[in-house]
Amino acid sequence: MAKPPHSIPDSELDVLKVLWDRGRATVREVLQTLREAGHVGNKDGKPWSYATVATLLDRLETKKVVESDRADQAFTYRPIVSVKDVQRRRVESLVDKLYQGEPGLLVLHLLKSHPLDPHQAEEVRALLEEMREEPASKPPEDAPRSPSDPSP
Amino acid sequence: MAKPPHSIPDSELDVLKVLWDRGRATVREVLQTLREAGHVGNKDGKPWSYATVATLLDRLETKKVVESDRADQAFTYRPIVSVKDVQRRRVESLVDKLYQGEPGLLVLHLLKSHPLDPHQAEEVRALLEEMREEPASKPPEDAPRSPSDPSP
DNA sequence: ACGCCCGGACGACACTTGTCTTAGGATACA
DNA sequence: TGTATCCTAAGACAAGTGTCGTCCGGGCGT
Repeated sequence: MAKPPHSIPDSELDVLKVLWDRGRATVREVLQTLREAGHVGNKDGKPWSYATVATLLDRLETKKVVESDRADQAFTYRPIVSVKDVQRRRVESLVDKLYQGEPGLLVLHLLKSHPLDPHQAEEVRALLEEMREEPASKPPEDAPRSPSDPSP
Repeated sequence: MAKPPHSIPDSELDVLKVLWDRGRATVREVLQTLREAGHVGNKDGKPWSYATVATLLDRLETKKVVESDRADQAFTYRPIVSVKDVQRRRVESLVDKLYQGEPGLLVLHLLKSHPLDPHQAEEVRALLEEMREEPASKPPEDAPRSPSDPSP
């Protein structure tokens, strides 16, 4: 049991993203960062309160998504799951639920309905060429499931 | 205000999928279909009860995702949002939340970490070629936003 | 020594989701 | 006519989310 199947709701994801960005932060730092970034938390467009951020970090910690250590006087939190882990899980779930478990269908849908800029299009083409030759290549990307490895 | 921002949770999505498949159905038909398909509803692996399906259809209706009409003695439900609408919303939200609003990043991620079978890879290549020549082609796919149009 | 402010611990509260039970009206069948 | 069926309506209830208010102990500036 590497990963408890806890889900990471949107609000928690917002604070988690801050941690991913800066590596680690205290409650107040997260709050500050979000405000500067013009984060719109609650439905009234009012920014979150300190308590809200604290709660979210707390919940993330009980879910084993972040860790805290008592540095100065304030706790400092840092993520213990990587962006990629979360992305993978979300994508997999989306593919399972709406694309019959076929990632290819999602790719097609994306290309058709969401224009991608030429640079990225080129990158995609290149990647495909590469894969054509070496079909079974597994960049460490797809390891069988390590609990997480944001900073090993 | 074309689309109320109601979200469609997983359980509701499961019944909605049945409606997409068969066009329309009563509560019991949905239930039947799910059971035949070996649907695993609740966490104990026990199939849903009639009431559960009814509730879900009800909630979908208040969310304006399906419509019901009293046909025989039982209500018949049918979807009023298309698969594509739901897919688009989910994908957009995913891209916004985890890929900086860049669909290209998601495409890259998909290609790298989720192997796609050669047939689809070919299809993708073809699509890309096509787009290379005619970059601004818009199959009716991308209409500016009609509230939904599965059967107007 | 005295307030003050910061940071943390608790817990509260409304709404959404996941799942059902049950009461009550029709229907259909013996 | 009674009874087994099927359907809808209503509501219940525990967990998970979204968002705080608040009380409390420690430092710190004066």
